[in-house]
Amino acid sequence: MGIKDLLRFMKPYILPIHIQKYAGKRVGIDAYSWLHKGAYSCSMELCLDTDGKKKLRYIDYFMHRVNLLQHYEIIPVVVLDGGNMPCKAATGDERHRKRKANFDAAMVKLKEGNVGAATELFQRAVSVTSSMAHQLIQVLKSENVEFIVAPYEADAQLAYLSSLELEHGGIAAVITEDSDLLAYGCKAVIFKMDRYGKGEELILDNVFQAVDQKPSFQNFDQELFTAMCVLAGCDFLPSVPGVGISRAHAFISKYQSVERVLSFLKTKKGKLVPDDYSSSFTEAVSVFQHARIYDFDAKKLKHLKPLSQNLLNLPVGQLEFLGPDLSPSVAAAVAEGNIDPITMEAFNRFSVPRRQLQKPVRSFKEQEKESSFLVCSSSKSEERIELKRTADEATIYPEATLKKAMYSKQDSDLHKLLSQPNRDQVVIQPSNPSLIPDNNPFKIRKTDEINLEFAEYGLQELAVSFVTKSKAMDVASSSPNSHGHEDREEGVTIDLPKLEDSGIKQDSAKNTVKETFETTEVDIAEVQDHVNMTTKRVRGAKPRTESFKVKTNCKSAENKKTTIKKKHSILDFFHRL
DNA sequence: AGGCGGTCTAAAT
DNA sequence: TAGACCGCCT
Repeated sequence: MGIKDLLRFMKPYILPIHIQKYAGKRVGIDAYSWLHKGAYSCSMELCLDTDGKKKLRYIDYFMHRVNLLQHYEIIPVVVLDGGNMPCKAATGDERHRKRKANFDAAMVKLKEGNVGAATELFQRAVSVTSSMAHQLIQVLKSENVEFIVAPYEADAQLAYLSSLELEHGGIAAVITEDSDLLAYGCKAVIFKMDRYGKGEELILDNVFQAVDQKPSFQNFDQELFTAMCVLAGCDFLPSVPGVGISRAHAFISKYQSVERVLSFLKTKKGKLVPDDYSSSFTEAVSVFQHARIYDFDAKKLKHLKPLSQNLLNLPVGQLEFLGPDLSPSVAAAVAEGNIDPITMEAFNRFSVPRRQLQKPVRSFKEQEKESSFLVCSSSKSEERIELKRTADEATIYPEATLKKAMYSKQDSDLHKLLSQPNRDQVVIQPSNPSLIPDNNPFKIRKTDEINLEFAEYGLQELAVSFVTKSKAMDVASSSPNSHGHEDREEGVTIDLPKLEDSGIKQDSAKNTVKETFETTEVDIAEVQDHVNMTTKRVRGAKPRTESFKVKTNCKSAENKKTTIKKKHSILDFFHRL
């Protein structure tokens, strides 16, 4: 995960601090790490999908830390992961198996009455799910905590916010565990923040400016630093054997240029360097520089750093590795947590009882603007629409029309979706399948088959991916082989179709298991009460007494993600431990 | 010296 | 599960 050995290497520049330092400032939070840690406090409940409050302890954990920041007058800006980067989608099965194995072992222990051993195993079986993310979003909304769902990597979004002036919604620092933030060029990063607010901080400018510090970065700029990170091995690209962070640093110091380092590598360790290393390397560096992020001012996707001329010269389709483009409306809906970034399904758990939903507090820039997507009416209608994609839509459009076609399709889908009385099951389909990668609200943190990944991505362009109506949050449970327990625990028996029967089946009536599952509606108020009880009320964050419904257990009818490579199944993305 | 593989252990309450 | 740590090997 992250850049191999980077933090150790940068140790001299990492200093202990207390977040108090950022009083009065906005600070970004990489939500994944707190969700993940929080999940340990209730791993069994999460695995068993127990009813009741204990399952929500990860929310407590999270909100406790949010409150801690607020206590120190810090404005937390929570950033959640959106879709997965195309090149990062690896290593599903192994994790599947391990997690399942742990789960099964835990169940055995549990039946034996050995709760201790069971919990230990459950802890190895938990993963952060989009359900958890969504639950968190509900609470953040109700607590008026600013948040944003990144279109892709939260890291990139955080780095972008870090680059903005504070007046434009920028943040002064980022709290995370992930060294990738440095590769993305994040100005100030706080690692290992504990429950009291103590952490370890690295300020990137100090690194470049330091004169007599041990690893010297005197002649480095951000690009060279990023290149060093990629050389050392990152999630997008493993390092050349024999090259670690120290040599990466040495090479960059010596040659002062990516090109020279690459050609040196090739001559020096010829056969150890994959043929496509140079191109993969360049792409990986580009991702760290130009990843697609959401611009809250423009309300659309843009690049972390403006594209260089080289990249601008590339055909549109060639930029997919930076994260496929999304129409502004879709991007906004994702960012505001109204649709699932993976499946593009509406996050409609709001049955909206009596009251109008509260708007989430956006960045102050956005406060006066309405979140149009939240304006949904309650309706008893059981009608569901499913947006379909016909085979011809899977063809690749000429570049000129591609974007437009995609946008208009996305937008009209979104419109339908949002105008439907009951948006519960609506799915936005990409007009071009390749434009919607396998997604997960949380990225896979470790990638073992990246080389393959790059190769396969090309194939994936042709892949057909579609999703039938299903709850995004429960997508994982549509796997016959994994997370079956989730279904079981909810008393839902779904005869899950095999995933490999790809083919474009759009017959929803046929392919969709009817809603025989229980649609347990959990009043968000329950969550709320819980949170209110366990967290301290903090300045400005007024608790909502409104109770809107959160449908947590609407079972997945079926989720299909048909790609050329089955390992790209969406299911893979729920296995990050 | 540095890469790399193996082992230990904390994570949350 | 992943980061930290250790010791061997290049």
